[in-house]
Amino acid sequence: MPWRGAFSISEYEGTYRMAEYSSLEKIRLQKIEELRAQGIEPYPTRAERTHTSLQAIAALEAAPAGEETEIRATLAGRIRATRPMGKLVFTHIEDGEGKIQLFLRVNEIGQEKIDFFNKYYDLGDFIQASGVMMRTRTGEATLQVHDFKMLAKAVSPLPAAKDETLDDGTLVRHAALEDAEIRARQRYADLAVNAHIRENFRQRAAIVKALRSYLDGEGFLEVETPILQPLYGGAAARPFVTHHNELEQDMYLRISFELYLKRLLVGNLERVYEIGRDFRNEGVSFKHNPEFTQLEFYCAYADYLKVMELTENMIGHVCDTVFGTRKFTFEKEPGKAYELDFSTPWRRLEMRQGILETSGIDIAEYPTAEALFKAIVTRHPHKTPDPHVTRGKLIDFLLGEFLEPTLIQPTFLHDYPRDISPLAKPKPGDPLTVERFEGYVAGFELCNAFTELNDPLDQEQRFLDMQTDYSDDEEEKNPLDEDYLRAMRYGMPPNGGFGMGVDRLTMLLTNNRSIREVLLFPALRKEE
RNA sequence: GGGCGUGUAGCUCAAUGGCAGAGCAGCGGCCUUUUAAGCCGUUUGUUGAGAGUUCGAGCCUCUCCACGCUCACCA
Repeated sequence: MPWRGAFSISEYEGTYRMAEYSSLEKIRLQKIEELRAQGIEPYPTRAERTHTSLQAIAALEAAPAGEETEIRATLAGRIRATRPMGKLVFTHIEDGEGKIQLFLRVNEIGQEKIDFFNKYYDLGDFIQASGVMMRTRTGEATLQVHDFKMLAKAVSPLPAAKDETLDDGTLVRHAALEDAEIRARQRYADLAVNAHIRENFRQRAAIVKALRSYLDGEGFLEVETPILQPLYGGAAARPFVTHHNELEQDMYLRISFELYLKRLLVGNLERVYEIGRDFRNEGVSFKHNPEFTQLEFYCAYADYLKVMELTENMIGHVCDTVFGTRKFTFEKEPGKAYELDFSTPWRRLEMRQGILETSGIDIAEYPTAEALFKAIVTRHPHKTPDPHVTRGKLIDFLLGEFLEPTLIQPTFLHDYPRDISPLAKPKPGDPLTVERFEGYVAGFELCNAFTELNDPLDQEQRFLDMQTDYSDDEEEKNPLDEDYLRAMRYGMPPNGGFGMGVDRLTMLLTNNRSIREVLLFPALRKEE
């Protein structure tokens, strides 16, 4: 907000650096000043509440007929609608659980208080009201107010206006806050006004809790590893760089947890997991945010087949405990909804087979990048991949172009090319392929897992190969982590590892097609 | 980063290149069971910013800003 000079009210003049106030805000500031002039503090320090909105309604419903007037309650919440009628006022307040109607009546509180309410209370203000529970003529559970108090005056009007409930119970939103930018930038206003958004985030919290409870139940230890790292690794992504002044060295925000968690397996912690933030300095899109929540776990003496079972059971557990069902509707595009079924077992599909079925190309017949490239351009002349990439990248291209869009129901796509999987263990008898799978749902990648490479000499060679393979591609070049190799030389048990974007899982289960909808404060350019 | 699109009152949206508008919110009044309460009256604008074309620009052109979609990127 540009500074445009102080608001003229004497109370504030010269005292604060004032934003530019709208005419609506100036009126509310005037009300604040008038309240203070009357000795009424518009921001009192303490509040009281005996019932939440739901508790008050439940108490009324539980009361035997004729004893309703015994139910005294003090409620607190934000004013969302007012209907003043001269000698009566109906108003709805909203608290953390829902809405409840307040009824101010001249017979109980007198005209003076009615007028005072109408003059000084606005939509958005926090109010405390006490009285007795009653039912209106239409049967709505309502608090008949005997006394009320301002808890916090809102200077700025909330962006949304009103809801209408039709006879059939449908909620129609009028002048609702829909602007995507305002909703994301001012999430506080979005949450205050859009109850269904609050529900999204409650569900997200429940999902994370259910993931934890499943892994805890399976004997996994939750750990925390460094976010600020001297080297980054475990994924192919550009990192954020920062600098430590005293140590006089650059530090990186982690792009994955993998290399630290596997060090713990060397230390005989057999089952570990971490839920936390990864940072990738890359493009922002409806499914990418520069920081996102990742779950990784590593399980000693397991292979990727065991990890598949853990995965489908873990997600099944989340579905059951949070939603009570394994069937979900996901609207990937407007008007294009999928019915997803997370029942176990998920479909297993070998990548070679999947690519053959969807593109007509059997990658096993083309063991070199040159041969595979030729096969692709011959069969699909209108779809041309970059000719200078590795065989693994070409397979990735086929996967993205042809196979991925067909993977709607939960599917484990398994057995990946070795050269795009430098931390995965080769399949016995097939040196070009590693034991890796990705979980696909609704046509996009949900998770990634493999039988972890635990041969320190092979690992060292893979790192060196990466350095040369991508020598002309700085962005792909991961630093060689000598300490990780040192750890592995002490001996790492065979193990299966797993990583999943928690934001993406939340998107799927809450039917949100944009990652912004499941992040409270998604990354945005700074405002002017 | 490329392409396409959007930006008008606090909110949701109108306006052939010709006086910037409506509903809600706000303000004043009436109203003792309302729930988008209603009725009467009424206020609010740097049309994202800047430049240009034109007698005249919300509208056309250019630059910039923000956001959305999409492509690239994301093993």
